[in-house]
Amino acid sequence: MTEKDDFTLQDFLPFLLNRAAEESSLGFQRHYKDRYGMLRTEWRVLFHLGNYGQMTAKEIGERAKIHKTKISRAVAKLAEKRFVTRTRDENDRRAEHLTLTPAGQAAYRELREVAQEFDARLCRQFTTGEVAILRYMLRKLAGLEP
Amino acid sequence: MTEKDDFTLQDFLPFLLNRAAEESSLGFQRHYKDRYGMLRTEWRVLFHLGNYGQMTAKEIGERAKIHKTKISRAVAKLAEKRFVTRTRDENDRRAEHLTLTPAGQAAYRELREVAQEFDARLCRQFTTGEVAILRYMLRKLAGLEP
DNA sequence: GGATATTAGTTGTTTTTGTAACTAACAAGG
DNA sequence: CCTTGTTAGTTACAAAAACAACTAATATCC
Repeated sequence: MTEKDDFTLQDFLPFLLNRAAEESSLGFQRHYKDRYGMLRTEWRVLFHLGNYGQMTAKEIGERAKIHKTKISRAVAKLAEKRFVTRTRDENDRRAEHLTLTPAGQAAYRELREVAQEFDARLCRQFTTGEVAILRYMLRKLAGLEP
Repeated sequence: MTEKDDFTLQDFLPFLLNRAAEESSLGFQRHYKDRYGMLRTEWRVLFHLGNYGQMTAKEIGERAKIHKTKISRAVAKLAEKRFVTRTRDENDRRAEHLTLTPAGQAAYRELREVAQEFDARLCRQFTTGEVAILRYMLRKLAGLEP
């Protein structure tokens, strides 16, 4: 009963997760927003292509759990910015392979650098063990492959 | 160098946090959405009022770090649903005190019950120690008072 | 006391998102 | 083949969020 009564919003995991996510995203946002005029999904797609090389929209969506309409729009924007090129698959002409242009690769490299530094700074306030636990738990909560 | 090269999106804390937040919110959303036709901010405001009693919009915003326009609209909806009543502060007639009506309190109690169960279910997949660490870290990342 | 700045909360407008319906290409069964 | 079903990706429309400008009340300081 007492246990029930001091269950506050601040204890509620979905709330905490949302607040922490929002707070941490905000700091990083300006890097891709101000510098490249990108939206969050755009940067995520860019990051995937930079990291894994050629991919289809579908593959990116599966890996990062992003809805296909968001990806479609992000890819359109990235293509507009000449950061990605699209080539139809010859065997299955519905699918298209996405690749980074040199400009896209340059943006990717810079943003990854910044992201890495940003991530490190976030982690610096905790111990290595804590960070490992956090990542493990978040991956599980997010329903991502380990 | 090798360390740099396998820094993937799945390692990036802001990404992980966002995905985990989205995933966990989704599961809870239908409870307040389907049952009470509420939006996320509405449920958060309801929860604050249920938990702390009378509050002003400003206080809620500060405590939960929600922008005032979102709160304003959420309060309007909640008032429409006859879940909260607003009374002007006599000393400072700009501010208004928000309180739950009996109907609002009933909704609050039910949703808190569900939330608590939901939270417990999320935690069940981890050890008590892990959960404690997670909450501590999230609070810190979210910039909330401990 | 009166001009100026602040504060609580609201409203209007623009961006982003979510959802559903769509096109085009492929697959499978008869 | 040719109907039916599925898949990759796009588009259109509705819901929600972000941002800026606003009103009304109060505080400040000369």
